[in-house]
Amino acid sequence: MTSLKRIEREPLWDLAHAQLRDALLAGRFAPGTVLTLRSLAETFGTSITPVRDAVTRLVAQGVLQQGPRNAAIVPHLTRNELNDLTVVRCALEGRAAREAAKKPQAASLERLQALLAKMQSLIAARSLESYLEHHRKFHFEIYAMSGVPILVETIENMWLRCGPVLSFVIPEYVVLLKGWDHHTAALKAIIAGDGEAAEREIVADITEAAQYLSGLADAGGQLRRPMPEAAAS
Amino acid sequence: MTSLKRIEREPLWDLAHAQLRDALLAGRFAPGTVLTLRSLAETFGTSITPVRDAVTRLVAQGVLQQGPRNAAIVPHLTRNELNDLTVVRCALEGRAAREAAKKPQAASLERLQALLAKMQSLIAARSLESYLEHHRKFHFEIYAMSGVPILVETIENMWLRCGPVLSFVIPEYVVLLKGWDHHTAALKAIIAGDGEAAEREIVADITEAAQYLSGLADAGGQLRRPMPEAAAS
DNA sequence: TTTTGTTGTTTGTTATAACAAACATGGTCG
DNA sequence: CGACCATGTTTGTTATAACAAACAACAAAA
Repeated sequence: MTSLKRIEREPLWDLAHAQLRDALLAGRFAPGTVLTLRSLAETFGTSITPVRDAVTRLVAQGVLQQGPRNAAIVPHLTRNELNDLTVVRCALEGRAAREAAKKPQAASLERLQALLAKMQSLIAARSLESYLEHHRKFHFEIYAMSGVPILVETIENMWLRCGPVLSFVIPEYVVLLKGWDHHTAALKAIIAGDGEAAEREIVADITEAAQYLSGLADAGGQLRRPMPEAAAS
Repeated sequence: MTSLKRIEREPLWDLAHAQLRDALLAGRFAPGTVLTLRSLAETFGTSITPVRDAVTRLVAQGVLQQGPRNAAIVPHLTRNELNDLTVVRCALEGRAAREAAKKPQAASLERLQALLAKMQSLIAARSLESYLEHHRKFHFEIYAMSGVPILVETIENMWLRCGPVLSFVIPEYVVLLKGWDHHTAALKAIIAGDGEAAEREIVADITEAAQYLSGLADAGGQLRRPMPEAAAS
């Protein structure tokens, strides 16, 4: 007989939370959308109780804003808020990269090399969605190497707050602006044990991406998804 | 007739959340305590639904840990976790102090001066509880001056995670170790617009407090409240 | 004495119903 | 035509009950 696996039933609110989280990170909800408990419950096929738990959790994490009447809305990100997030991200992720360079681990470095190669091939293939996925893994592989779980957790929170606009980057940005890749340089610095350089490269990477996104803001400061081709009506 | 005030009914889960939050910050829950929904509901005089919301929110913020069977427990803080928190706090609060020094505001500076005076009188009076309250206000007055709400919010989260051990400091520590007060120096640096110095002083303040708390750890690395007088059995 | 099975209790999870506030709708009166 | 009010609908909030998994206590068997 095959070895039996552990039986575990995850709670419904956990599944709902994970689905909402991923949808936010993938940018599947337009900023400003109000998420009503009953409609979400219907799409999930559950009662409103588990979705209420999931939404409460997301609001507590700052991923969803609570609008009037405590309704959960997908946050509009303004240019100012993006700048604020960039300040925090630079402080946290720069520090994580510096710590990672102090204690490099062979297994992680190998994974980073592999991810880097994969990312470059995905850039060539203009496969943006898959690129973003691997890009995320690359960054967090570094942060995990810092060995500071609370730091990683907090950084994850910041990424979730950027979630709705993370998918606003277009393939051309990835190809064009990154003439000299900060990812490659950061990894090289970590291998060399140079914490200062690693921090500098990560900060530069974050800052440049933020500057690109900042350029997408309209007159009111709201960040908007760029039109893929010709302008709409 | 006097001017009537706006009527607003805050949700029960909000009140429960605030009460639990304050109790955690004041150290009124011993680390390791399991908070059961029904017992909390009984003490609050409500059903378990609002309590569940409040606890869910606290767990999502990382203030409460979720133990086996998703029970909410007041986290034990180990020396390692305290060190991790210190790393994050230095990165965030140091940055906030630096930003604050870049844009000092007269009103805030006045409040800081007043808080500093009050703190010194409270030290002389050995009034620890009140001192901690003003100490908290002093720090967050600085961080608010940075003008980066997300930064303040994240710092607040870190303080909440330290909550259960924040009250472990004893009056003697406040009096003894702070021969030259980092708070005074930090405020002076901010007034002078010297961001580097402000960051340095805040980081030193955090680090020294963490070192003191780290000394309270037992052989297992668990932080414990020091006995006020003679040692217990 | 140790182990195993049973039973009762505790506790988080989920569904459901009742409630109140806010919003939208439409009709009436000026 | 426009302002105002009544009404129905939507939606978050709260209480309650039923459920299942985990734990504790105790009894029975090896």
